[in-house]
Amino acid sequence: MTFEKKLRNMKITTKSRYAIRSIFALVLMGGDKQPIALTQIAEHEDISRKYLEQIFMKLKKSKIVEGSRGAQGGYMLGKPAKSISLKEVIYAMDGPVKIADCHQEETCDNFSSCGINWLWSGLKETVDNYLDNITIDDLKRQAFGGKDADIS
Amino acid sequence: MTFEKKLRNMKITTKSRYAIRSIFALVLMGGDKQPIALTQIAEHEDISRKYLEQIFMKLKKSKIVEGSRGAQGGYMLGKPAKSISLKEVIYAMDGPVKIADCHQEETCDNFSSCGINWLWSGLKETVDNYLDNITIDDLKRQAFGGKDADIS
DNA sequence: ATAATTACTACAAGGATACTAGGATATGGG
DNA sequence: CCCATATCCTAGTATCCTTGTAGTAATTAT
Ligand code: FES
Ligand code: FES
Repeated sequence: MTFEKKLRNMKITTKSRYAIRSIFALVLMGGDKQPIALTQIAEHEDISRKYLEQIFMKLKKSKIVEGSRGAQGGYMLGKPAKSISLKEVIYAMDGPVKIADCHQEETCDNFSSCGINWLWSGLKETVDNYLDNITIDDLKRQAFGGKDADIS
Repeated sequence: MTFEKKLRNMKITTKSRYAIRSIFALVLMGGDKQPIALTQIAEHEDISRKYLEQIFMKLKKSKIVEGSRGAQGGYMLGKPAKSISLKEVIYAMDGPVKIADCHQEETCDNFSSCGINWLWSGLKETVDNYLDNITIDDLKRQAFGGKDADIS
């Protein structure tokens, strides 16, 4: 009955979740057309602005967003929402999903004698597949009840 | 190129992996029929015996194994290998797979206004499904090239 | 008895996460 | 040209979880 302990098993990092939420918010605010300031997103999503800065710096490095400095500046999408997958965002934040250190020959010396590494490879593939097949655009569509919300 | 950083994103804990490897080893050593001492498993799998003790205490609490004390004692399976799923073992070690703190109404105050929690629920379901459909018996069969290794 | 082996509890080192802080740099509007 | 507004960049830090280690008690086959 007591699972209040904050487990870290199989968890997506807060950074990754913040990133996804923030990009989602960015898009809803029109960030696919014009730059939006981080302060707005931070307030809307109730996330520390300073922390968001770091997150968006990483997103920028991965070309997921573009930053424009100075007054009236902010961030906007660096590519169409349709071509930004969750996997890509998570990769930008924390690198590839790991699952276990030891399903690759290089990182585990027990690899050859271990009969169960296929297990972790399989799980990783399952997770990667899930994350690869959902895009920011999907989030948007889901939010609007499946209807295409593009008002051009 | 540099992903040597030990990320914890989406990772299965070492404890869970040890548990699965150890049960697997236990079965291969005949632990479905007679008790096997932890020292043997610890040596075979190169895992700290003291750490294994704690792991098997948890497994015992979940009825996955039974312990018999004293000389010639050890641990043996508490139920058929066919009915021990990976999910169950992981649950015994670290509780339920979490993925994110915030896909339940109770644990996130942003829940109602958050449009993407279905994401984490979906991922959790995917992972749970994977882990629920693999049993210790499956590991055994895989190790023996798909053949049924039961020699009754 | 005694050696073997589990049962139980406490504690410690290390590392990653989730931030906070402070400044440098650039830019549009007045 | 100023200045408010923003991004850009680098350090530092508290906290928590993981991954063990250690010691001791209880139990049992021989
Ligand atoms: S590959 Fe590392 S223990 Fe299985
Ligand atoms: S449910 Fe917690 S932020 Fe989405």
